[in-house]
Order: sequence, then C-alpha cells, then structure tokens
Amino acid sequence: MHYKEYKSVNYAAIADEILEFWKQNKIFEQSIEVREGSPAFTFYEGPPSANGTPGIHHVMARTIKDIFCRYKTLRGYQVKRKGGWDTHGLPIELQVEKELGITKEDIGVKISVEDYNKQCRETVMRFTDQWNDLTEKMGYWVDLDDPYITYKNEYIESIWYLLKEFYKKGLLYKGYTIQPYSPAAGTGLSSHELNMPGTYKEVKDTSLTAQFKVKKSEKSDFLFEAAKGDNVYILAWTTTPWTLPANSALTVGKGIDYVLVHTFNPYTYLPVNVVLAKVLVNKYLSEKGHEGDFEGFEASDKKIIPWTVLAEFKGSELEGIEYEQLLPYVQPEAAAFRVIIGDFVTTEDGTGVVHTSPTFGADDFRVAQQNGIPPIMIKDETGKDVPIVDKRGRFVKEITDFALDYVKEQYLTDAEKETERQKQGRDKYLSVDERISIKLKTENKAFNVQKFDHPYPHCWRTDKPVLYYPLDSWFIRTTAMKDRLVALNKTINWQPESTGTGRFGNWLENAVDWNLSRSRYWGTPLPIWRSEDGEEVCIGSLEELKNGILHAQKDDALSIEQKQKNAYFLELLAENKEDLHRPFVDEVYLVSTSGKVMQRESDLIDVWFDSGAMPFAQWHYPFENKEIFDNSYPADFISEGVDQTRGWFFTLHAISGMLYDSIAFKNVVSTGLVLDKNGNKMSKRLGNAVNPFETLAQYGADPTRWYMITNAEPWDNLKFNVEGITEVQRKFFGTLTNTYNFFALYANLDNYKMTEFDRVPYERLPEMDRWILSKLNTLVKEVAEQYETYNPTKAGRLVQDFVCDQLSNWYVRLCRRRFWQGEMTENKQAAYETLQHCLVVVSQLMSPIAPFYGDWLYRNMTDCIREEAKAKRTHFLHESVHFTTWHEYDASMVDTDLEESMELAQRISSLVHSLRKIHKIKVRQPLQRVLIPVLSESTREKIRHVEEIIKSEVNIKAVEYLDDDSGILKKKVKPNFKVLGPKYGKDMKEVGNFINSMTGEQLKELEKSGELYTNSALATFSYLKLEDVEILTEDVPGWLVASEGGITVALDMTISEELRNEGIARDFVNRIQNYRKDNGFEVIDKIVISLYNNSEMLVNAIEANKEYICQEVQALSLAIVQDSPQDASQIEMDEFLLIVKVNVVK
RNA sequence: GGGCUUGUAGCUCAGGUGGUUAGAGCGUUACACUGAUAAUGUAAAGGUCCGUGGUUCGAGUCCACGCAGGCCCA
Repeated sequence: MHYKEYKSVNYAAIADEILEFWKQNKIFEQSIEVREGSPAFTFYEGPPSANGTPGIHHVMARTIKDIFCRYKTLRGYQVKRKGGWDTHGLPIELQVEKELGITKEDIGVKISVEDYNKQCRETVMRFTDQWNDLTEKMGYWVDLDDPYITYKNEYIESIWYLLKEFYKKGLLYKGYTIQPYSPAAGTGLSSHELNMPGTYKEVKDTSLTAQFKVKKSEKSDFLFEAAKGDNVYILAWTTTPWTLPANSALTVGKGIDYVLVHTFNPYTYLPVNVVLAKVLVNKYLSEKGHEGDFEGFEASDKKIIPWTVLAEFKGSELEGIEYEQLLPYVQPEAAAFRVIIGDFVTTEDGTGVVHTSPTFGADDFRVAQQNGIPPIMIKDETGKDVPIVDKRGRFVKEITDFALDYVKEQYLTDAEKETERQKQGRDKYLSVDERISIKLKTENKAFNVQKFDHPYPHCWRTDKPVLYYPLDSWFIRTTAMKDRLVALNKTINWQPESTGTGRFGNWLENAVDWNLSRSRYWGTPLPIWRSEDGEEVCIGSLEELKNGILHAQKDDALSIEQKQKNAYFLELLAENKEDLHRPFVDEVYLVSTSGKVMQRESDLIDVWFDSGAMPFAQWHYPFENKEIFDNSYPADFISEGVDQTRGWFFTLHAISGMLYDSIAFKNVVSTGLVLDKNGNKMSKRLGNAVNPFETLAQYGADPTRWYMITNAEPWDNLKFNVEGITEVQRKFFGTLTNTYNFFALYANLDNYKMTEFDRVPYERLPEMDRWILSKLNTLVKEVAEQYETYNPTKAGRLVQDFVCDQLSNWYVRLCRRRFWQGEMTENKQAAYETLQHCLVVVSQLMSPIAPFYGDWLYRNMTDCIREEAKAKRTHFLHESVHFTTWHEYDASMVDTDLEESMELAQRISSLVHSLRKIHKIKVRQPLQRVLIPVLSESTREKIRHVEEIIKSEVNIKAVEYLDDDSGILKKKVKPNFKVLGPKYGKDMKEVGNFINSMTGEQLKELEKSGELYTNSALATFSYLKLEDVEILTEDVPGWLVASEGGITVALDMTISEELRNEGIARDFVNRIQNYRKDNGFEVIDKIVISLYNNSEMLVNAIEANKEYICQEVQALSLAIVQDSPQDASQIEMDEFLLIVKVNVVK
C-alpha cells in the first residue's frame, strides 16, 4: 500500500499530527535554512502585547502575515521572521494598578517606582504561554525563540540612539500641548481622569459675543463694498471671556453660509455691520426688527433693533481676512489676527465663528499650528515663553487691567473674594469674565453678553474647574518633513489602496507634531538631561551615558548624594545589571558644559515610538548586527489592523522617513475587524467573544484559516460565524479529502505508485487529462497573480473553485471508470498521473492558507517515493510542502480551445439534465439524440471535440447539429446596445423597436448582405448593419428545447423499444449493484444470478442486454428461470418486482 | 463634527471601462444518482441592487444629497 486511506478525517487531528511532525523535525527552521543564499524577503512582526489573552481576531491578522511569508518561501525567498513583544504602555500600568488596588497617585507613595515597574515587567509577559500556544496551534510561523522585547536594555538603547538622531537634526524639541490642567491642584489631568463620573458639572458662565473689527484689504473688500465703506465686524462667541486677551485668530467653517448684517450695537447703539452664520442670525436679532426702521431708530425707545442682510457668502471667502486685536495687552511674535478655516466649527451655538486662542484650546492650538498662527505668550524671567495665565490660574502682570486676578471665580477663597470686592469698590465681587464683558461693552466691542448654562469639567480632587492649558511636552517635528513623508508614502503599495491614499495619506497631510511625552512610569525614558536654565543633552547610547556620569563625578557641581547615586548606577553598569527604566535613570545626574547640574526630563516616550523603532531596535542597531539590519531594511511586507493606521503604520513610516529618508515597508495589508456573526463588535464583557483555542480545537486550524480568508477580503470586516467554518470543512476540505481518498483507494488496489519518470507523454494524454492540466496551469498562474498582489481571498477562492467544480465534480466524476476498470493500461496510468499531479499542485497552492492540511496532503501523496526522490535528487525529495518551490506555470499546457470546449460540454450537459428533469426522464434511461443549433463552424468543432463526454454524461446516443442551412432553425435577433449606443444615442428606442420587430425575411437579408434598408423616418438610420445586432437561436420548432447564455439544446424524447430495454437493463444493473453492496460483497467478487421470469417485458430487456449486464455486475452467468428460486430476494424496480437470487462464486 | 469605509436573495459574498433577462455558495423545497456513499448531482422558489434626486437613449455601476453600520480622529 503506497497511499494512506482515511475512513474519516478530523482536521484538528491532522493539524496536531503535522504540528508534531514540524516540531520533531524543526520544519520551520529548515524552511528558512533551505533558502540560505537565496534573496531575502523581509517581514516585520508588529509586536502584540502579551498582557492580555489572544482573541480570534489575532488568528485572522496572523493568518494574513503567515500566508505571504509562506508564499514567498515557496517562490524561493528566504523569509526570516523575528517575533516581538510590545511591553510598555498605559494598558499594562492600568492593569497593574487595578490588581494592586492603587491609583497613579499612590506610585512613589504606597509603592516605590522600582517595585511598581517590577510588577509591570512581570505582568506584561503573563500570557506569553497562551500566545505561544496559539501561535503554534494556528500554524503561524514566527521566530519566538529569539523575539525582540521592547523593555530590554538593548532595545531601549537603540531607541535612545534614534532619539538622539532626531535631536541632532533639530527634530526633537520641547514645546507644549493643550491639556486639561487643574490650577488648584497644580497638575495636569489625563483623559482617563477627565472621564471619571461626576467630573462634568452644570455651571453658569458668562458668555460673550465679541465684535472683531475687520481691517480693509483686498480680501475684505467685498464686505466693505456691501457695507458701503462703513465699519465691518466679525462676531465670535465664547463661554470663557478670560481667554480673549489670548485671541490670535478666528476660525470659520469653509462650507458654512455666512451673512453680513447691518444693524445697531445693542449696548452703544452705534450702527454696525456684523458677520455671522446665516442660520444663527435669529439668535441675536429678533424677527420684528428685520428690515425695520433704521431712520427712526435714534428717536425710538430702542427696544426693537432694526437689521437687514447686506450680503451672503461661504466661510471659505472669509479666509485670510485680517482684523484688529481685540484686547491688545500682549503682542504676538509673528503676524496673527486672521480668519482661518477649521473643521470643528459648528452652527449649534454662538455665531459660527470660533474665537481662537492657541494657548487655551486644543482645537485652537491645532488649527493655529496648521495655519501658522502664533500664540499670544510672554517671556518669563528665564526667557521662556509662557502663557498669559500662570500655573495658579492668574493673569500675568502684562494683562495690566486684570494683573494677578484669578481667571475663574472658584479659585478664590471667600476671604480673598472679600478683599477683591473692596479693591473693586463694588457691593459684589465681579469675576474677570464679568469685568472683561463690561470693558468690551463700553468700548463697542461686545455684541451680546449673557449667562450660559453648560457642562464644564472639574478636577476630581479639588472640585474646581479645569483649564485647558499649555503644558510642557517633547515633540518630534513631523510637520517639518511632512511633504517628504507624503511623497514617500506614495511609493508604498497599500492594500487596500484607499487606506494608503485616504486614511493614511490625508492624515499625513494634516499631521501635527508628534507628541512624545507621557508622564508615566513604565516605559522608555526620554534620554534628555536638562539644567534649570535650559541647558540640555540628549544621550544616544549607554556608552555616552557612562561617560557623562564619569565626567560629572569629577565636577563639584554635584552634591555628595547625587554623586553617590551616580556611583551606584556606575556600579550596576559595571556588573551589567543596569536597568534603563525609572527610577534608575532618574537618579543619574549629569553636568552641563557651563557646570550646571542636569536632571533627566521626567517624561517617558509614547509607546508607539517603541514599536515604530523595531526595524532598528529589534537588531540592537547600530550597536550590533549592522549587516543583518542592512539586509532586512526596509521590510517587503507588513500587515496589521486598519486601526493601526495612525499607530504602528505611522510611527514606522515617520521614524524611517525622517531619519533615513526611506520607507520602512514596501507592501502593507491593513486588515479589518473580526465581528461576531451579527456584525457586533466582539467583547469579553458582552460574552460574544469567540475563544480561538476552542475554535481551533474543534474545527482545526486549516478550515478556520480558510474560512476567514475566503469569506471576505481581509480589509473588510469579517462577520465570524462558526457555521461558515463547517461549510468550508464540508465543501472544500471534504471534497478535497474525498478526492484524495478516491485516488488512494484505487491506487492501492492497482498497486500504483507515483513515478517522476516514465510518465505517459503529454501528447498521448486523453483530452480529459489535457483539459484538467490546462485548467490546473491556468489556476497556477492566476493564484500566483493574486498572491503577488496581496489578494489572499481571491487566491483561496480560485483554488476552492478548481477543486470543487473542475477537479472533483468534473474530472474525477467523469473519469471514475478509468480508475476502476480493467488492468493497468496507458489510459489508466494517465488518469493516475494526472490526478496525482493535480493533487500535489493543489497541496502547494493551498499551503500558505492551510499549512497543516497542505503539508498533510503533500506528504500523503509523495511519501511513497521520498527515498527514491532523495536518491535521485528529484522534485519530491522535500519532506514538507513548505520546502518546495512554486510549481512553474507551463503555458504550453494551456489549451484555451479545449477549455472552451469543455465548458460547452458542461453547459450542454446541464441543459440536457434540466430537460430530462422537466420531463421526468431519469438519466438511466438512454435517449436517442440531442440537437444543438450552431451558427458557426468553430462552435461546432468545439462541441464535436467533447461529444463523447456529453453523450456519456447525459446518456444520449448521438449529438447532432443543426445549422442555418437546415432551414428549421428559428433565430432571434437582439439589438447590440453597446454598438448602437454611440451611433444613435437618444434615438435608441426607435432603433430598438425596429430590430425587435424584424421579420425572418429581413433578418435573412441582413445576414446575406451585411446590411438592411430600414425605410426609417430617421435620417441617420436608413441602414441597419450586421454588427448592430446579436443573432441567437432560441427555438427548434417541434422539439423540446432549453437554452441559456446563447446555447440551445433540443432533446429527442422518443423512447424506442430498444432504448426502453436498455433503460430497464441499466436499472437492473443498478439494483444488482445495490444488492452486492448491501450484502457486503467485495468489489472483486464474481457472482451468478438467477432471475425469476415474472414479466415478459423485463426479461426481454434483460435478454437483449445480457452481455452488458454481466460485465457491469461481474456476473459469470445470468439465468432466467421459470420458477421462483429458493431463498430468492425481492427487489423493487420502477415497474417490476425482481425475484432474484445472487450468489458469490467462491 | 471630520477622514476613510461598507450597504446586492433568508445568510455569506461575486458583479473590468454604464448596455436592457443581476450571479454563486449555504439554507429551503423537489427530484435524481447509488462501487467517491455519514458522499454526490440536477432543478425550483427566493431581489423596491439602502433611500431620494440627477446625468444618460440606457444606471447595481457615474454624480449629488440623505439613511444605516464600522474604524480612526476630534
């Protein structure tokens, strides 16, 4: 026996078996070794975090990665894939805090930073075992023996190196971002803290609509013209009037409609022309005043303010208009006070114009930066730029009218309020907002002031309002190289393309500087040491740090304690026990060139920098492995979820682009989400998360992977339904396994063993074999194209369709007889060889997606000649399909004519089947002939080619052709719109009607002379050309016909006595075969049959076909007896009752 | 609110550059086959192609505006 036979297969068991084989023989390692010296295909693994358990979506994401690495190996590349772990970051910290029952505030108090980080380090690798287990079980090949781990010193050192490179290029700088800040507590708040319940409280604030006076310029001319040369103001609304001294721009929405309104200021009653959003006019001006009495206003009681619209325009027309500074206490360093466009402007509140102060609003900051608008800032005593409100929440002295006043009333104690009240000389303390309102009212700069209720965030510790306030941060100056990053991105092949051009491209175009700072504990420390007056050094290696310390130790600037701490760090270094995390690096003190003590900036860096640095840091570049790095940069391929667009994809791209003017990856597949079967997001909380281990154990890795890949394109979201996996199991894997088993069963019976030589030469192969080989080669070509363009879904579907429709349902089904009949002939050998070849190639084509099953099939097919192949150094010497090289597409084996012929055979057979069906004539009943109308000689030739196949497939004696000359063909003519369209355009209806109502005579004329005089009223349509129509046959008068897609078939339903007898004989054979089987006869058993003559018709039929029957059922004799035999069996046949005795001949 | 994306049969999905009768698999129903048989084949039923406008002789396909879902950002 050369081929293993399987009664039933369990795909999970196959995976286990193959996995064991892989482990025992180090197949993964070997798959890389066998490609030693071959060109490299580089893959970067986006590191997962092992602090959570893996989910089914990880199976999806990693299958994609695996597919292309395996495919490229088959294509002869060496594909090293180093695994990695992402180990830093907030999720880990939060998890540790939850487990220890502490908050961030407790770190350094209840638990030392050292212990806390120790805890993080342990927690982060907690589920590594589960991850490794999943990796194995799903068949994902990645090197987990030597992964990169982002918390390792070597990794961090490489990051420091990169940061220093940024620093040297002037791309790493200290700036600020607008963050929630509590002046009362003196600390910034995280978004996490801001999301705590009770943070947002309903408060009553002073809201103010200010009038910004427009300057005359080319851009604003149209406003002044409409206002007849008078003053023009832009109205902007704010709930924080204290930010108005920091205003440096006004933001409008580019698509919003604005109007210029002529009216009076409600406080000063001066005539004004104001700009605001069209839909908000009614919020400020009552309908009663519309087109009111301007002339009489001065004399009236001024209760109704008249107004009229002078002009209407889009926000985009306002862009660039300049205005006068509203409260000119502090001057900006560059040109400011312009109208800019922002995407966050709404017309829900206010005026549709947003007062913009870059120091006190996150949106404001961003939009100002994008438009080159400077913030309003002053210099502090050290010369540093600071905002006009200090860290305690008070105006700086430069804001003369309100110097040192708290901007929020709530920051004052009652006693302070009283003192202030006396200073103000009023009976009630007036807040800054109120006093600014009064000032603006009197200066004709306020258009509206009122109290406004709205929710406002409060500090959870002090209960006082939060300010949005600029806080120090370190940045990478992405904006400086934006254009280059955009240009580089255009050279990357994105799959799908829209993620690259749209989501990623747009994001790059609008990118702001990358904020690196995180004020946490467990992460890569920022390697910058800084003195109080701003001297700083960026450390790029351990060596540099060591030298820095040694240098500092000699300096008197350090205290004894500082020197002791430095000494301790040096000691650790000497013993190689250093830890580059906090708190250790924080206790290193350096000395600046001018002799000042420098301490490390306390920030950690964004964990995304960690992962984005992996091309370098995974190899500890440039300190080690320079050569390896050079050979594996940039990556040929990466893949992650589309949610990584602004995460890993961006940081990889930014670091490579900015430091090395290179892309980091050439091809990228961004994958969609895995949802539950109803399209909802999976979550542990909702309990609809699918456990990947259970799924793999129950269904097997191969069907699971196959289902995920072929069901939807990877970038579409996948609605994960296990029923889909069972379908894949049945449909694809079941069919393929059956096909294999069929092969194995007969090959073993025939003692056939694959040979790589002495094959039946191609020229002598039967049509059927040549056809499936042609299909196979076409398949190889198409599958390769799909893999090459990173379309695994289409690749899988192609393989699946080939296996199910062509190989199993057509080739094997129609060739069954060749396998089970007679001795080994050339024809039979050809069948074995052809099927064997198809199966082996399929095993390879499918192996990237279904690596276990592919290998299993390959090994089942080739194990029997392995030793021989090894000895002769031939194709199948490899013990795993994953070592093989891609089956070369052989164009000479592709015969498109033959493929078309066979397709005709399939379609014609299907039509005949359907006719039989309708008329209830079973396939076992032979029919005399089928008529096929053909209009061209080439079609006739193609069908003739496969006549035999059609005849046996549908049990018909003859195929006949009807051509035009027969005269009985009824033809149908249809307009060819594609041709007619350009010619006749809107006269199409008329032309169409003409064609549809053409007579047979006219059609004949058209066919004969190639054109037809139409006698149409349309001048352009006097002649109809042959190319303008499609001619088909649809009917054969007097016959039963079926047609579909241009093919028509007519079936002769006459059942002659001879045909009837044959039908009965075949039915009889069928019953005997069933009997043999039911009674457990062996396939090779010979039998003798005695049939009781209880029907003339039956016996006649059997006598007439006796030879045929005996051959089919392997009967040595078939006797008709006049008495019912003893122990006879009774078998039902359609119209007869068989009383028959069947005995095995021993 | 913005960027990107999806919407076709009960379910999962195909439907180059517009061409009039929109396909496949699963499921359902019926039938056939019975030496691939806990398989297999054939057929039938099943569709306001998310909606509304527009361009066009003609729109599932192109355009605009919506609706619903998703991701990211604010």
